[in-house]
Parts: sequence; C-alpha cells; structure tokens
Amino acid sequence: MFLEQKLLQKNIKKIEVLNPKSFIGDVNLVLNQKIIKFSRIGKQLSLYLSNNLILLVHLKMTGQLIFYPSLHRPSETEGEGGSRGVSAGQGVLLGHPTKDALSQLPSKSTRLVFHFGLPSSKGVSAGQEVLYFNDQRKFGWIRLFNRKELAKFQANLGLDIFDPLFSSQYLFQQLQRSRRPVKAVLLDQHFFAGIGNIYANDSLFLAGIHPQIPSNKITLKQAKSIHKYLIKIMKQSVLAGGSTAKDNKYIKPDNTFGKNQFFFRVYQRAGESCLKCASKIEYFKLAGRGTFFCPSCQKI
DNA sequence: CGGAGTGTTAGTCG
DNA sequence: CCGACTAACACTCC
Repeated sequence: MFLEQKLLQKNIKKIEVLNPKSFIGDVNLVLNQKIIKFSRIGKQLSLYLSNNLILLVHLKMTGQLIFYPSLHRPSETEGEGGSRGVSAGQGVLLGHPTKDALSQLPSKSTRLVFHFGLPSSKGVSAGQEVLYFNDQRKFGWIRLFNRKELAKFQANLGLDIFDPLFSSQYLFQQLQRSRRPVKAVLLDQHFFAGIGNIYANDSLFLAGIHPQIPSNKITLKQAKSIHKYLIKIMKQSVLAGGSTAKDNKYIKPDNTFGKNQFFFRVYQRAGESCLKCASKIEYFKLAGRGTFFCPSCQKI
C-alpha cells in the first residue's frame, strides 16, 4: 500500500541487473514505461506497465523492495518499515528487512536497481527516485509477462486469503481435495494463496488441530475454526507491521522491528510453554517446513 | 567446526 | 494424478 503510493505513475528510466537470475525477461521492454496499476494475489505482486506488460514480483524468503526518493544516504533515513510496506521517512520498504538494508545501498545483497525519471530526460542523475530489489538468498525474482502469460502463470493459484470469496466453505472444499497433512495443504499456494509458515502453524494451534491430520478428514466445523483464526492472525500481522524473527535477523530501516513476533503462538517456540495449557511446544519437520504444535491441544 | 534452520516453491522421482 | 524429497542460495545459530 505504502509502496504503491510511491510507485504509481512513475516512469522506469533505467534498470541495473546486478544478479542476472533475479530478473527474468527482456529488461529493455520495461524502459520508459509507466507503472499504472498494482495488484496482489497471495505472495505475488503485479506491477502493470503502460505498454500492457506486467512485472511480477516474488520476494520468496528474503526479498525486499526498498524505495528511496533519491540515491540513498543512510544517515537521512527515519520512520517505520514493515513487511506490508510502510512509510520509512525517506525510504519505503516491502519485505523482510535485513541488517543489510541499514548500510549503504546498493549493498551486498542488492540484486536489481530501478531508476525513475521523466520519459524525455536522458540518462539518470543523482537525486532521482530509486527502487532497490534486495534479496540475500537470491530465491526471489521479478519476471516480465504479457497479460496472457501472466494469466497462465497464475491459473492454478488458489484464492487469496483476503479475497471476499475466501469463505470457510471454500476452505473446507479445498481441504477435501487432498489426503496430505492439513498443514502441507494450507501452505500449498495451489490451494490457497498467501498462507505462510507462521500462519499455518499458528492458525492450526488456535483451532486446536494437529498439523499432520489428513486434510480431507478436517470437518466443516474445524474448517470454520481454521478460517476464523487465519483471517484474524493475518490481519493482526499486517497491523503489527509484519514479523521480525526471534534471532533479530530482520531489522527495519529505522533500526526498529516488526511487532508480529510478539503474537507468535507456537511458531519458533519449541520447548516453551503452550499459551493455553502450559505443555511444552514440540517441533518436527513436515513437508520440509519447520512445524510447531502443542501435543495436548492439538491431538491427532 | 559441522549441521540445522530460515515468512518459498518448482522440479524430479517413485 | 499423488506425495516425498531436493535444489536454488547466503547466512546465523547452537
């Protein structure tokens, strides 16, 4: 939202590709195009361009978009950031801010740099607006599509959690389609778009459902409970400015943190006490992802 | 030092 | 089709 306000109607003057794998497509097709619309499905952000092409952004684990109204001077940054994009004084950030973003930009993990300017002006000079795509682990990317290609790419995505059509009935019907563990299905973007590991763990805990229960064994009543808590904690997280991991790996540009980690119910709380019954939270790996649950509140 | 872990997901293999 | 595993990658924690 905050980033959207900064980028709408801006003309992309120049793109520096510091890591070739971070940009998929022909950079030249983007030059001198205006960003005319934003949209989002799950974890995918679409920037619509004036030539009908779309830049699709996927931040994956460690991607960040950091906007500065001019070439970055760290001493001048202030304000607040957050995973949904929050005003940061001069800078505006979307993603998981790492310490890296505190230093001079571009930094070690800067992969792409977008420069904005007037379509007519030649070259890029200091003082113009810049968007940095930082990504420590290089899993994220920005990919260029035309409308048809994008539709095909997103055809198999489930409904976004914040879509008005995302009802408890829909959640129930989707869960009926698989025998895999319910947590694996919640995380599968082909079933639901936008649920991450924190939210799968915590919503199942609040609903009192073991992560390994076969998805198609979940009752309508249980599905309603998962639905209620999912929406609740996703909204709460957005309000809190996103999550900053316990190990302090993630830091916002102003040196403060997102606050959602203070709401974690079981996520990253292995060995600690359950908030409902004081049993010890347990940890195991399910479908390759860290899984946390209370053995008394979430029975198989 | 080694191994496990990380707000993810596409691809491969049985 | 289904489901389990792994690679892509850089870094921190124990």
